[in-house]
Amino acid sequence: MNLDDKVKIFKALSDANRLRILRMLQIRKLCVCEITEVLGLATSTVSKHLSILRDTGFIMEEKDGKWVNYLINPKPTDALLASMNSVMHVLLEDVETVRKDRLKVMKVDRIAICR
Amino acid sequence: MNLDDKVKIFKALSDANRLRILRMLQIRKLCVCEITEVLGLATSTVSKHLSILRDTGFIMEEKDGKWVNYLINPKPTDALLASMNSVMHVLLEDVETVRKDRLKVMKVDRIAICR
DNA sequence: CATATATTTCGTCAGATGACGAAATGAAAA
DNA sequence: TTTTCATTTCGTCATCTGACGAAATATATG
Repeated sequence: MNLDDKVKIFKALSDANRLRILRMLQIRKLCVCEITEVLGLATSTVSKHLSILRDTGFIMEEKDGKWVNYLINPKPTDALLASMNSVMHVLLEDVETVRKDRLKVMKVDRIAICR
Repeated sequence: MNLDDKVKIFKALSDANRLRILRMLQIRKLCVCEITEVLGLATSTVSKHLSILRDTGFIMEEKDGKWVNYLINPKPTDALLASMNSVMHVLLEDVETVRKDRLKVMKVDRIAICR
């Protein structure tokens, strides 16, 4: 594999909002509007972040009616991705913002939010 | 620790030249001119890369006469840094550019280069 | 089919990044 | 102390990034 492909993987993790998304998805699969609600960003911005995480192989998408669910990729092909998911788990545990996000994820309801 | 501090660590690794530097330093300590020679960049550019890696705690510097040697930080305080060094080891093994760099590092002689 | 809703794509903009050469700094040698 | 040489800092520039809103797309519902 190319060096630039490795760099791409680190670049995908070089953004606070993308790290927050990954930690949220480690709780459960979420649709775009739920993630948007928690992060407080424009939908288009969140969609872009998700495509970056998908293209690097961190997450996958699943169609669910009019929603698109995103979830952690259970079988990453690259060794870096595999180790990153567990690194993430340990590393972001004590981050205030991430803890709050996870509490919000518990309470978020897509039916109530997305209208 | 702050989320932005974690992001900083990933940002430090989000550059091909900085990854190459880290893998080179895993062989032995090197001065700026040796690194410059291998990467083929301007000295000022390499110096900037080294300061980013130093500020995030990946590497340290040691004065040695008119040279400044850089080396992998043997005692990283952050858990992310510690795990990254071993991740790096495994992950960049099969990258062509990195393999070539390491061969050059073996042959590089600061006395011959730096004048 | 027409409408409503969820998401993606596109165009734009401000700010960050990585490159360079020139000037400044600091330590060794003459 | 003057000169030399390794390195850092500074200023500039082209390109990348992440944000937004508007328009396009896709899918359920009336």
